[in-house]
Amino acid sequence: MSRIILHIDLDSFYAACEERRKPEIRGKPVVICMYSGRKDSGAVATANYAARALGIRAGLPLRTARARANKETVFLPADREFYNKVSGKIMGIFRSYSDSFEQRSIDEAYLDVSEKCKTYGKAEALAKEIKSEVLRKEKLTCSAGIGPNKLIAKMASREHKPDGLTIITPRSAKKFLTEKPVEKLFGIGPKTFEVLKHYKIKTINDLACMNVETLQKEFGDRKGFLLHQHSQGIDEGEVLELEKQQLSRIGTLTKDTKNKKTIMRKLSSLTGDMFRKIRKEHISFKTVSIITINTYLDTKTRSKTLEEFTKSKELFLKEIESLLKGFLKENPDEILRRCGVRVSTFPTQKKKQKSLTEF
DNA sequence: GCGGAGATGGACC
DNA sequence: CTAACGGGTCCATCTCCGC
Repeated sequence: MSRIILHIDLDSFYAACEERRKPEIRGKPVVICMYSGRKDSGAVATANYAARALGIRAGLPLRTARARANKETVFLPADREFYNKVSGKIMGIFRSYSDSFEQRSIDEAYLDVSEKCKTYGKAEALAKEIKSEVLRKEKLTCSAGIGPNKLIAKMASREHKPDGLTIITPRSAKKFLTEKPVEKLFGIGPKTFEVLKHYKIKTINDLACMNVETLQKEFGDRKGFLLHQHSQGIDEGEVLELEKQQLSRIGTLTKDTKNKKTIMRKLSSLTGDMFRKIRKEHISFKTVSIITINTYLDTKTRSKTLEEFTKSKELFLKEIESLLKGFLKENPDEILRRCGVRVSTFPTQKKKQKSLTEF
């Protein structure tokens, strides 16, 4: 059955939240920052369009962002708790308009509106209605894409930003994709792009012309298969509400170190923050992990799955202390820059069924 | 061979 | 243009091990 999927993305969400509650910064370049606690260190989480005009984009080191800023530019620390609240309200609006709903991140979601709309014309009208409700109730703009599946809807929503609305019908889907550079295909990051370069693949059409076997040899069965499908504009992925799989907190150490006490202090404070969330959401868990990132930015993890589900912070701290001890024993020369804690394996999680890849 | 557990890496926002 | 650089999550894959 042919579907109609809507993807909606809130425009420079963090920055827009701040502009909404701080009238005095409206119209200025606004840069939302993640500070690491070290001098001169940190990165841009979101920049509004005025800041992007100065060449300041998400992911940029703060040093660089500051160098590009003008006198007007406002730098603010990210307040994720606040953005989460705003996001929750907007996701509620999205959900109320859909047959099925899938939140992908704090600022984007898929809506399956096949039943509700039946035609692309009605879906377009619905998207306009949702956009205007979000603007009226939450004073924020968003960009929407409509297509026959999640991939096309997602890429459509990126097409016109901010405050855009792009409709790609099934018959225009191929044309919409083919001429685009292959790295614009959702799911292709730097590593995959690097490999595709060796095959002289430049456009999505080039990728569509490769045979599945080659892609599967290069990227593995599943990823190769998906690359092949996606390059043809095919995506059978359903719009489904996802259960949370894991919860983590990571932070940067004030100084690079391999001192157990220093690392444990940081892990304890991250644990405190994580447990505020765990308690608020009544989460119990079975697996506990520590995450370490050394000065070369290599990540290593250590985890342990307990016998029973638990909610106990005391037990958690005991377990991560023993994980850390073991890790430092095995890696006596690792100097850490960042570290973190994680819980996973929640009660409702069912084993994954994989039904695909017959062919 | 199948699963869970544990570890790693890619991708995205 | 690169490299540098935050925090959070999901997913695939590989290895090991017990059944």
